[in-house]
Amino acid sequence: MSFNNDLANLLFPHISGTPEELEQRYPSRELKEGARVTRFAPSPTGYLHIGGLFGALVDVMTARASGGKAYLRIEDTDKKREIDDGVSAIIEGFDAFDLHFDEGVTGFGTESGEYGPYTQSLRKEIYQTVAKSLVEKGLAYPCFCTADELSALREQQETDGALIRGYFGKYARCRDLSYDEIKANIDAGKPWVLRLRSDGDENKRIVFDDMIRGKIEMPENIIDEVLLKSDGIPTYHFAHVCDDHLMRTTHVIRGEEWISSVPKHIALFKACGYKVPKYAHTPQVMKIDEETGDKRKLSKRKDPEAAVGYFVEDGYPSESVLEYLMTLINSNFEDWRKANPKADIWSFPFNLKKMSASGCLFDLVKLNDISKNIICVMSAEEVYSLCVKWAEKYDGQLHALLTADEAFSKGILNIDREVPKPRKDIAKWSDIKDYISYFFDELYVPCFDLPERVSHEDAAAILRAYIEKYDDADDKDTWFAKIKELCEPFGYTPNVKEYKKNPDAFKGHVGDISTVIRLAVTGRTNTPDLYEIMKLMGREKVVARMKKYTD
RNA sequence: GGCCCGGUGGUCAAGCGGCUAAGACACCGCCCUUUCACGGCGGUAACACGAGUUCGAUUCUCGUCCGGGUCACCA
Repeated sequence: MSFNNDLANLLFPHISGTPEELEQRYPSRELKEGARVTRFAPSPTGYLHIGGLFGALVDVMTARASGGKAYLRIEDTDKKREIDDGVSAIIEGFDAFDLHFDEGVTGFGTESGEYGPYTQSLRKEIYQTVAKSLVEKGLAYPCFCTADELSALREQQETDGALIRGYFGKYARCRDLSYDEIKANIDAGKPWVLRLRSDGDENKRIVFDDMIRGKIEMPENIIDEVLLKSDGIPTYHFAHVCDDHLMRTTHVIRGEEWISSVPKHIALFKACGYKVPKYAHTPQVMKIDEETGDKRKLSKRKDPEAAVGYFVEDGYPSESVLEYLMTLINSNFEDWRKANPKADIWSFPFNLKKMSASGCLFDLVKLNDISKNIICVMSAEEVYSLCVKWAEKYDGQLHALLTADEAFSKGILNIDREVPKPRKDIAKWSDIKDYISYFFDELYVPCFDLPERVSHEDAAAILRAYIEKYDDADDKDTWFAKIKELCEPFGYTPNVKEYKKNPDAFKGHVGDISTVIRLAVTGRTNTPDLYEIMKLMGREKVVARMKKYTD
C-alpha cells in the first residue's frame, strides 16, 4: 500500500489534486433524456480533410438530432507532427462550410464551454492527476526502457513468433521494479513513461456494441500500454479516456481505424473507474486510384480533393458539399430531401444506425449533380453575390467582368432562372466564367463548326438575310416568327415534325437556322434562351458578331 | 503473420428468411422542344465464391477469395 503511494509521490510530486475533485469540476451534463454528447477531435497536423468534414458532420448531426451537444477538441499531444497554424486551418475549414460546434475550441487560443480547456496540451495536470491515482491503485507503473530496447524487444518477439506483440507479461521488464530501483533510475535522471499495469487475460474476449457495426468481439487487452510519454504528455489512448469522461461525452464517433484499440480503451476506462462511452466507428472515404484502378483511402498527400479547401477553391457552395456528404452518411437522406426540398439540412432526423459500415467512394459527378440542383433554384441575386464573393478571391478576371456592370451580369445570370424549370448548367462558381464568357468580347471565341445540314454559303446567306430582319425591339413571338420566315427561302422547313416525316424534302429545319444564329452570336451551340441573350447583348454587338460569318 | 472491419449494378445505396432485388447519379433510347438544357417515359446493369441451417437464403452460420484497418513514447 505504501509502495503505491510512495511511488505516486515520487513520480508526481507536484500533483496534489484528486480525481474526485475533477469529478466535481466537470459534473455530469444536465441534458434531457437521450441527448447525445459528441466530439470532433482532430490533430492540428494540416488542412482539414474531407474525411474530417465527414466525421464532424456525423458528430454534429448526432448531437442536433438528439438535443445534445457537439464540441471541438484539439488533440495536440504530438508536437513533432503539429504545424504552426494547424488549429486555424481546422477552424477555417469548418467556417467555410458553416459547420459550427456547440462548444470547444473556436480559434487559435480561444474556446467556449464549461468543460475546458479543450486543447489537450493545456490539460497536462488533469491527465497527471488521473495518472497519479492509477499509480496509487497499483494500476500503472513507470517504464525506463529505451527506444532501442523496445525495438530489440519487437525483434525478439518476431523471432519468437509471438502471436501477440507488445509490452506485456515476460516482455514487460519494468513491470515489477522495486521502489529502490525506480528511485535510483529517477535520481539518475533516466527518462520514463507511465504504463498501464494490464490485468487482461489473453484467453478472454470482450464484446462491445458499435452503434454502426453492431456487436464486435475481440481478445481482451493484455498490453501495458503507454499512458504518459516521457515528457509527461498523454498518449491518444489515455487522453481519450480522461477527456471523453471528463467532458462527459456519451458517444465517441471516430474513424474505423480505431476499432482495434477499443479493447485497450475499455481496459483504461475500467482502470480509471469511468463508464465506457458508446462507440461508433465510421467508414472511410475512398477514391479510385487512377494508376491502379483500385479503391483506396483518400490520401492527404496524393489527392487534392482530399482537402476541404479544394472545394472552396473550385467554388462549390458549402451546402452542396454538405448535402453530398449527407447522401454518403445516411442512406435515407435523399428520400428525406425529396420529401422536404426546402427544409434546413440540420432538421434532418439523423440516425447513426442508418449509416453504412462500408467505405464509400467520393463521387465528384454526383456532387456536381447535387450542386447543380442547389444552384439552379437560387435567385440571380444570390448567384451573383456568391459568385462575386468567390471570384474576388479566386478569379480576378471574372470578378472584374461581373462587377463592371452589375445589372448586366445579373441579367445574364437571370436567363432561364427563377422559372419553373430552371437550367442546371452551374455546379460551382468556377463554371460561371465559361458560362457567361460569350457576353464579353474579351472572352468570346468565334466558332465556325456549322450544323451538318448547313453549308457555309447557306449560313452566310441566312445571316445576311437575318440581319436585315432583326429588330431588337421585337417581342419573343415576333423574333421567332422572323427566324421561321427564313426557313423556306433557303430550303428549310419551319416545322420540325414535317422534316422528320419527310427529311429528303428539305435541307433541314428551323432548328438548324436557330443553331446558325446561336453559333454566330455566341460561338457555341449550347446556350440558354437565345432571345434573352440577344436582347441583353444589344443589336450592335449581335450584328457585329453575325457579320463575321457573312463574308 | 495475429487480431479486427467490410464485400448488393460503374458509383451511393434500400433490403433485415419468401420481392419481377427499390431509389439516386452516370450511361443509352424515346417524347416534349427553334437549339442546348429542363422535364416526362422507358432501358442496360448487381446480391464475390463454396458449403451448411431451412420447405425456402441477398438476408443466418462456417470456410475461401478480395478490399481495408491495426499491431509506436502518431493520432
